[in-house]
Amino acid sequence: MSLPRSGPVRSELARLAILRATVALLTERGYDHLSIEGIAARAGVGKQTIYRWWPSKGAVIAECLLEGMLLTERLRPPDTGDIRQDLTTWLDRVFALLGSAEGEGMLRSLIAAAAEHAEVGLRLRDSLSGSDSISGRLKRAVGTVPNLPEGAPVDEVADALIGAVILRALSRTAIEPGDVDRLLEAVLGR
Amino acid sequence: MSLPRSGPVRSELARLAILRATVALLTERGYDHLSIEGIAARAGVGKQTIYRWWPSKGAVIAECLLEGMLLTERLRPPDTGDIRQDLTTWLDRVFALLGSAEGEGMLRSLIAAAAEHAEVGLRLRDSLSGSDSISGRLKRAVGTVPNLPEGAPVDEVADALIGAVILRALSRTAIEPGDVDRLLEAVLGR
Amino acid sequence: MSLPRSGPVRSELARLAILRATVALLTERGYDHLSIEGIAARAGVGKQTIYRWWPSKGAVIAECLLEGMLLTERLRPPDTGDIRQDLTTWLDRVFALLGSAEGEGMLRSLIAAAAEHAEVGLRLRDSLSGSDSISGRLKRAVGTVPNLPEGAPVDEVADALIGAVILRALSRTAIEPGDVDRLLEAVLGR
Amino acid sequence: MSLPRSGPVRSELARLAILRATVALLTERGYDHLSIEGIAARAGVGKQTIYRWWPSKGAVIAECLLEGMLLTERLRPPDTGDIRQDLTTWLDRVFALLGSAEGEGMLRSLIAAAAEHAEVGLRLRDSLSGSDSISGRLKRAVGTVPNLPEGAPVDEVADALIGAVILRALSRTAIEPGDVDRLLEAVLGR
DNA sequence: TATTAATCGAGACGGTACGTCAGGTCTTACA
DNA sequence: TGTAAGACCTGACGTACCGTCTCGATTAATA
Repeated sequence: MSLPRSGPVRSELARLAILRATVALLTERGYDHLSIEGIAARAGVGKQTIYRWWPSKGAVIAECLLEGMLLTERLRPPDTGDIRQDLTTWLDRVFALLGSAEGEGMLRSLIAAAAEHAEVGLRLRDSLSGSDSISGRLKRAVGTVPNLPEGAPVDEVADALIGAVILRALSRTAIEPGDVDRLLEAVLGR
Repeated sequence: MSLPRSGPVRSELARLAILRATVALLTERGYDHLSIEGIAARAGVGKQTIYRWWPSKGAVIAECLLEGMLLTERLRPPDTGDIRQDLTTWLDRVFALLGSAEGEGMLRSLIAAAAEHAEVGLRLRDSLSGSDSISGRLKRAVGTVPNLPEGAPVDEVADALIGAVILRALSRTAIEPGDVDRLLEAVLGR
Repeated sequence: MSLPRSGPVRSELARLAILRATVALLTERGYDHLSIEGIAARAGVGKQTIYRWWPSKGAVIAECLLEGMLLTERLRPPDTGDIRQDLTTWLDRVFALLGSAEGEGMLRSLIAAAAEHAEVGLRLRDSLSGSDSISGRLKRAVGTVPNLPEGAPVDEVADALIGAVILRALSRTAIEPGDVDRLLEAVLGR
Repeated sequence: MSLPRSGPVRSELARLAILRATVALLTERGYDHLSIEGIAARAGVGKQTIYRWWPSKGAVIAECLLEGMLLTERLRPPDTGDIRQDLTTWLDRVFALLGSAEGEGMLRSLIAAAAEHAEVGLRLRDSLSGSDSISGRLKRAVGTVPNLPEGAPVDEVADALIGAVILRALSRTAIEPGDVDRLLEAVLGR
């Protein structure tokens, strides 16, 4: 019972070119300088090809996020069994990223995009705090640290950790030695 | 022994009109529909009068924040002595605000503004998590809940709490009964 | 073997609307009150559509001139065979035009435009003094009046006549009876 | 012997500074880039001091003209007794001026100013064609050339000559050898 | 195999807003 | 009171993008 269709089919090349151009421009110039026209030009694509498939630039970014083109594999926490050690490693990586010009811009761009487009917000939280990432890691650590006793609200703890990082990014406060430890102490207990 | 002042002087009327128009438009239409031109028109002011004193619309918002025109007194947590009760009250209020159309828009607008303008980020964190607000309240509660023993990193706990709320706002997840309790459990312990 | 043409095409409607709006505004308000923004608004057109095709408002005016929308057919001198009679008729018409509010404004507007934009200057001289107009008429009169003997520099005589009219327009001197006769005597001889 | 420095009397220093600044800017940047603000800044004067004494920038220019600060002595025709020779010399000088970047700009600036401000128009015609200049010179040549018989309308002949030069300036046509001769032939006869 | 219809690159269109320049008015502090 | 300075509202500048709408060419399924 499908409608009769003819004609060519969505071009995967165009789709990828668009996503890649979006990532590149987001990295280079930030969310507020990101324009559909810019993406189209960089991707060598007509504007209509973007508007045909995405309702807004937020949706394009959300798809980049979904394809893992924005937050890389590196942002998944390791799992050595020692949660404090793992999160230390992970936070060091995250803060190092935030310390770099492009990483900082990228995260803030994503936050700006999330503030404007519901879908980006959802995906962003999923990518960072969701069960594939911090939340999942914390779940496996239940019972090994004071603040994660049996039955602890793991998702909320994950949100709190990620949220603290985001707040930090928004306030542009320089990261100093001991910050990671204190943050982990706040979240996991001593 | 007075400072030598010469030439005409900045118009306080214009300044206030601009800040008020900014607050009004931010509330009504959100950050991404906020335009300098719109502020000027609403305030009955020339655009140049805005550009003369503020470098960007972010700076205008930061000044609104600084003047307490955006986050009201109501967002300061009560202090009855019982931290869990107080934060429950406060979170209920915050989530109620987030549940309303204008409150949600306002917070997300502020986040968007913070993502684009360093100063807004700083002020926002100060207003929400700073020692006048959550952080200060937590400080007085040290020793009364499991996760706030003597010497606990209070500022980081405050960041975690506020951060969780922000993450929640970004993801537009509906607030459900029990969420407040679980979040407090995550932050303060059982 | 045809030229490959692709993409959308210039809108003739928009072009005409712009030229007509320009003529109307130039007539109503004069050159110095003529603005691109005003033309766009009156024509119901985006500003960019003007800037896309013309480099300056002078160029728009030049195109109006070229299309004969500013200096009408009426400004071509008649040809009855009697040059003095024909130019008298023509100068009467021109001075009558200059005497009217809108005619005077129009010519001075054109002069102002010519002073600022080379192309308008060229077209203006062509329209008034060129071989389709005064110069052509004079050419046919060679040998019939004292100052136009065989081999006389007809183009220069035309320039002198038109130039005198322009100087007159610039100085806003009221036209008085006998002025036309004296001017023709100066140019054609007694 | 003391200069009036300030107080309730018009400052001649300020007046001159304004006129000089006007001449300088008109020469450097042309009429359409001439601004009251620019004049005030260059003259080291408050804007109000200009507005207090002149109704428009045209009036300032007219006063410059009146003071002989714009059209120099050099533009008065010589008088050797031979009108054709004298006007050849004079036209050579004028066309040389028009050939130079600044001279051409200056004349066109004056024309633009004349088109917008009646007073400039009057003064301009006076300066160029008036009895102190071309018209006077022609008057003394009556009877020495074919087109200037006894009783010839000298003022109109002067207007025609000056007008031809102005038309030439407006059309930006390059001056070529023989042009001067042809123009003089047109005006004075062979 | 020819027809048909959706896709593509391109880019013109009516708009909104940008950040800047200047206009002309008004106010302040000084001489 | 005249002046230098400069803030104020207004309005126009020329530019960047928005999202919509053709255009002509290309391409795959349908007839």
